[in-house]
Amino acid sequence: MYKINGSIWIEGERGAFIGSGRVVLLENIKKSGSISEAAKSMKMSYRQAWELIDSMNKQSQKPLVEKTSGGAGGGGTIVTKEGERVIKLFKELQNNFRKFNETQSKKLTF
Amino acid sequence: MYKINGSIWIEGERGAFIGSGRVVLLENIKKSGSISEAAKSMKMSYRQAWELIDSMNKQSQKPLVEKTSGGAGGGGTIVTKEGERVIKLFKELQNNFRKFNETQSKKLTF
DNA sequence: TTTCGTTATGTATTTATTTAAATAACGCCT
DNA sequence: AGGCGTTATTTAAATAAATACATAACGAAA
Repeated sequence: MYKINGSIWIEGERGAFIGSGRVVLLENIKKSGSISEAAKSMKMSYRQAWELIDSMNKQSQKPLVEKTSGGAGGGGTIVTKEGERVIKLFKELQNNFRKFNETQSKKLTF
Repeated sequence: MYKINGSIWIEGERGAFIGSGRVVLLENIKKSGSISEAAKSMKMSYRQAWELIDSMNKQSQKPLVEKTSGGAGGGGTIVTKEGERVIKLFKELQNNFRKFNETQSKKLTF
């Protein structure tokens, strides 16, 4: 039996802006309050997590996260209101895509 | 300005079955009559082309291509009726996906 | 001023993926 | 029988991508 699968993302001029991996990262940052903790929980290298966040923030009009270094606890990272909005928006897109795939799958004649 | 992009494919039990790259390969085989010529025209290695074809044929009930080695001209590969049908089916899916993306893009509020 | 855990960044290492090269089998044709 | 160009397959090489490691900056708190 066959099924349709796919992936979807939002692009800016400089390539990928928001995709499923980036949204999971944002959600883990929201939970943990830090990039390093989020990366660890996803078994992603800190560097990659940092680069994804950097890519998103540079392409967005308003920053999706705000980072502080130094201070009590060493600093941390929070997801902004705009970040929350983008997470929600992408999840809706993803859900629509899932429905699209289900509909299309029914048309398959094998 | 942002836009939605994505990729879509048909999966079997053993992973990818048909996707855009595989369809282009099938079309080039149809044009040229050989895997090696098709690979060359796409700047793809023969090995990769062969593996993609092998993967498709193994997953399909009916073969999508038929290959002969030896003989006049060394042999060759032709796309079967089933192969043609799959090409057409995937292109329709891809077109629907393009329309989906256009619709969803209009909903983006950035 | 020292400590702490985080962000930030460069460099090296490792891992994964892709391509290249070499070789054999095939079967029609001259 | 020998030549030809294709399919088929193994092994080596090259390229790309991800990870690991090392180090510095930061700033509140003890």
